[in-house]
Amino acid sequence: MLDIKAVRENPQRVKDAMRSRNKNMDVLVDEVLAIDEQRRGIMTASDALRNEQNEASREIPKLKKEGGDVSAIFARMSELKETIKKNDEQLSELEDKQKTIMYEFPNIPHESVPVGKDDTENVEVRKSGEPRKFDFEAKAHWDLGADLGILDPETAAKVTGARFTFYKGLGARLERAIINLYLNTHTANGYTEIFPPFLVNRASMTGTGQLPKFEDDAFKTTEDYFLIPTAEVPVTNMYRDEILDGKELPLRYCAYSACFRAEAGSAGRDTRGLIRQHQFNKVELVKFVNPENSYEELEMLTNDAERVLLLLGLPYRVVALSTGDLGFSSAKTYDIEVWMPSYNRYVEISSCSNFEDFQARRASIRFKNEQKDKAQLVHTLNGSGVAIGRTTAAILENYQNEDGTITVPEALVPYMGTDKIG
RNA sequence: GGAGAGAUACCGAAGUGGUUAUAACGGAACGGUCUUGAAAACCGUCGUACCGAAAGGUACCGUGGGUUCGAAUCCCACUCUCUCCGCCA
Repeated sequence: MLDIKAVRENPQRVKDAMRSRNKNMDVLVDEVLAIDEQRRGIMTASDALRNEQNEASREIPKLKKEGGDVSAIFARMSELKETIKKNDEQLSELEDKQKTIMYEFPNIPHESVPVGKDDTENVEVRKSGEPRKFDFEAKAHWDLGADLGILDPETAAKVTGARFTFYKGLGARLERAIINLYLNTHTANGYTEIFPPFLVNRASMTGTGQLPKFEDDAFKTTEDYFLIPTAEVPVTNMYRDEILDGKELPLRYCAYSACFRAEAGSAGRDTRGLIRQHQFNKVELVKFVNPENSYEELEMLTNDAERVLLLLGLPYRVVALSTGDLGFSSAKTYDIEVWMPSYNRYVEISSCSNFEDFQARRASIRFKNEQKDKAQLVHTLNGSGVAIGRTTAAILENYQNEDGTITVPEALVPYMGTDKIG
């Protein structure tokens, strides 16, 4: 959520920022400012009336003690009560309206974000490794998985539905091995491991920005709990409505979770294989940092995510998302893309973002250095460190041999108990 | 699922219809006095948000309603925590 004060001070800046995201929200900006002005006016009036009410209320017991006449004051109190009630109704209506609009605004892109209309204008920042040249006909991971008997989407379709997969034997083992390698790498690197709840309440989904705008993308239970689309949601919300000790910043967490996404609007895309599933595994990195150095922290976070791909020897590149491709809550995002032979291109395997105070304001996550200081909002960052299912797919494809077997990357051998699948 | 108890500031806790919730009292934390240094003792500071140029004002006692001229206090619903029973991994 944006700061209404910032919108008030410089509406043009907000309008321009929205335009750089290909969204014209000029009308909404003007509307919210009009509502804000009206709201503040009523608030001031209401406060004055309440003041009168409080003062009169203090007079009553005194008057009674002295045996004076309280009927006049009672009449005035009744009047005040009515007016205040009316004001409050109007006020909460305006507050709701204002909030609804404020929830519509995406974050303002950082000045370093390349301006562009969509993902075709993302900028490659760096590259690691070279795509492997095969001297035989390389297979896609879904074919490798089926031939090796380690991936079984057909049975999952019967048991659950489309976009789910059974992992079997060394396939299941590979998935688990990757999770362990990633968690061990990040914890050795200063991240505290979290195993979070996979279901969260509405307030948490709102805190990190999934709600109210993207409710269709989430799975929901009858209890109004939501299946988490990423561990970012429970981990970031650990500190919702909290004031942190500034001396403890930055806080760094890594968390494994299953992730659940309805994938609304992507019917027909990436229907084969592990790339786009309703349920997938991911190790997520989350940081709470001082606003002063959140952009240095973003660079470090991205490097920490890349680290595991280097360990696995997978070719990848890092791209800076352009303003037109930036996620709703993010001020700046680097995507890490792994080389996927079956797609003959790089495919997103991690997304590392600085949300600045956008999530912190929604979720009210603040810090102060000294007790007497005023609490200020932290900056939150997170990045996949990295997606597990897509890693499995990338390993199967990049490490396949002509005879259909898979060479297990060296870093995973201790976790796999074998150096070969098949 | 059943029965009971509870939710007040960083923690513990008093307050059960008005006239000090800028929340008593105790502790923690921070600053100071004293001390070679520390401890102890003593003195002081010590919630959040909104409106306002400021003075000042307002809101917040788990959450949401209600009763009342006036609610932390009375009533209703919900959430969470604890204890016991049942059930379950």
